[in-house]
Amino acid sequence: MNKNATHNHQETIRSARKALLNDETILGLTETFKVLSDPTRLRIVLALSREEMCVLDIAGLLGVTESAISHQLRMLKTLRLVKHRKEGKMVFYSLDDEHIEDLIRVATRHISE
Amino acid sequence: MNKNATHNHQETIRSARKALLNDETILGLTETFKVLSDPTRLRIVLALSREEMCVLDIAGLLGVTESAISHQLRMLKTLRLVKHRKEGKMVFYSLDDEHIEDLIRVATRHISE
DNA sequence: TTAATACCTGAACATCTGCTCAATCGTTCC
DNA sequence: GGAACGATTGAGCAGATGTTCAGGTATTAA
Repeated sequence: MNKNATHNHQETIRSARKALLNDETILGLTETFKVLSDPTRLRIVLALSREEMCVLDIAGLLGVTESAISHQLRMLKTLRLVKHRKEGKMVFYSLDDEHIEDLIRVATRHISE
Repeated sequence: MNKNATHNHQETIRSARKALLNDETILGLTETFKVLSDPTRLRIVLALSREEMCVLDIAGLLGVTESAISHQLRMLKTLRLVKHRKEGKMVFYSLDDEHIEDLIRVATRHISE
């Protein structure tokens, strides 16, 4: 018999299955966490939480090349976390998501437990 | 002159610097987000949110090999997200963090905006 | 027009990640 | 003891990731 007196595998699995989410939701969640899992991207989001900034300003602030910043901004833009506004030669980026800051706030509380 | 009538680079950078966090905090945050950015790990955390499970149960539930699960559980254990309890041949894992579920909850709200 | 500025892009690169596979360890049962 | 079972481990591999570099576009200034 593969039935255990103190643990029923089938019943445990059946119960745990209820806590799982559908694949689409899982992928959406992991995508959200992934975008914040890189120091450069997280710093960009934090920097933009106060006011809009142009690419060179962000690069100067974080000590990274314009190119690296531009690549990351494209990803943030694709995922609708930031929006941009053109003004002459400059492109100003700003946050386009109200929930992201909540997420960072909850995570900050978590690591300082 | 490199001063712009509508935008002062130096002042923008100085202001944004205040929104940044120290390197240690940044790394802690990105580490937290990274652990939740993989579908398998996120599913493991969700599965354990109801009750403790042994390795084979988790593997069976998620349709992944024991080995893959064991590798991920080691990472989750190192980061103190789960704890384990040995009972005979089996090792039962359970959540060891109250804040993680909050984080997932906030992120879920975010993607369903 | 030419030069300078601000930004974007694609390819190349090294590194990291998550999984598989095989071997191993610890425990229980015969 | 040996076999079966649950779990762990390390090496190896394919794919993803973040940056650099070289070149490009668009806009402004001279």
